[in-house]
Amino acid sequence: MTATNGGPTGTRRDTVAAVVRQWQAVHPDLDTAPMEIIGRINRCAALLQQAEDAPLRRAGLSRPEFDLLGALRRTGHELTPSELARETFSSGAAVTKRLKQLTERGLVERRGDTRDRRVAHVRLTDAGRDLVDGILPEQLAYETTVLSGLDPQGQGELAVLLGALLGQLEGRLGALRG
Amino acid sequence: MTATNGGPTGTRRDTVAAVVRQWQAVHPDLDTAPMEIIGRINRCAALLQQAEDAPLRRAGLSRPEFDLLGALRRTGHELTPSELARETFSSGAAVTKRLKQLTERGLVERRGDTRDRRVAHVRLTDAGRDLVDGILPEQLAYETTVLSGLDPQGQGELAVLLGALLGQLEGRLGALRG
DNA sequence: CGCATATCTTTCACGGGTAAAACACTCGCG
DNA sequence: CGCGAGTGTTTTACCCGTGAAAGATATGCG
Repeated sequence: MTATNGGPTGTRRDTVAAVVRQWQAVHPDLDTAPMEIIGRINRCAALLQQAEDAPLRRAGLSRPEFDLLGALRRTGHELTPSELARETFSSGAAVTKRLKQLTERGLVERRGDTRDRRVAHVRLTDAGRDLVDGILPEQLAYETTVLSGLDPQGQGELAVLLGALLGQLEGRLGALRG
Repeated sequence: MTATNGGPTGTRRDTVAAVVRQWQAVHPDLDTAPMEIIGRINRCAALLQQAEDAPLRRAGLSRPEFDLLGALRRTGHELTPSELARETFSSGAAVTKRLKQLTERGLVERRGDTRDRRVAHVRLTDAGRDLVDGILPEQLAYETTVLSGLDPQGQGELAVLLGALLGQLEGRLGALRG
């Protein structure tokens, strides 16, 4: 039928396309369009996380840990555990566990609030800051090469479209709780 | 500076854009472009999975379970556990666990291979097939509404770009093991 | 034939995430 | 003051995924 690979600048076949074709063969009546977006986002996320985290693993960090450190680094000030949970989009319990480990490794420090002794304030140690600053350039360089299969114009368009979708999702998902 | 919300057809601000701006303030020298794609893919995947799986949960299925059943349904024939692992992009151990539960619930059946007694063949029961066929239309309809914040043309472009990216990733990631 | 090697699947030990309960503390009000 | 409601954080119990080892065949080669 088709050559194994499309053309010269080659739109390679992706597995989601194959899956969608299978579904259409079984249920020709269904509109499978959403799969082509959601399925691909999920699959890209899975593949990227496997590949993309290589520089992090070399530094002995998981992505969630790096996200936590990164939140502290990029905001530039102390954050409470709840703020970190919001910022990294994860549960409070997860933040507690990560903080314990990162504290043991000397990457973050905590201090209690003087006024309200329920709350803690977390900040990067110098070692933590240096680690983030050391990893980030590598991480970005690596991500750049991972994305390099897509031409720059395509990357720009993709970023814009994803931004639009994400903006809508973030705006609406609280409302759509059902 | 900007009004809180861009324009009439409204490109809402997304959180990744805010994060990227923070990073640029701290490290103006870094090329943060990859974040605008990878960060958004990850965030979209997280939000979509939270929201998107609502119809599945009503049926008492997790997404990985549905993926497994779906693989059996869309291929239309029996699959071995290893084939299911490849097909659902997960480990063999995970497949074993899911099969145990799905078997107990009467959604799949297994039979041994007559020639090679190491291998098992898994197929949907009638109940499993009916369940998948019942859920899928709801799931697709729900996904359609979740994506509806993006206009149809944007959705088409997004699907194409993601397909191109995914094709490249799938083609290259085995090679890029470093 | 008989043993080493390879392959398919399951089991095990463990890490990491979550929801819900427990804890620790603040604050307002009688 | 002291108690009840509210909030920030941690603990607990549990689920699920993974990698590595184990278990159960198959297969090839001396």
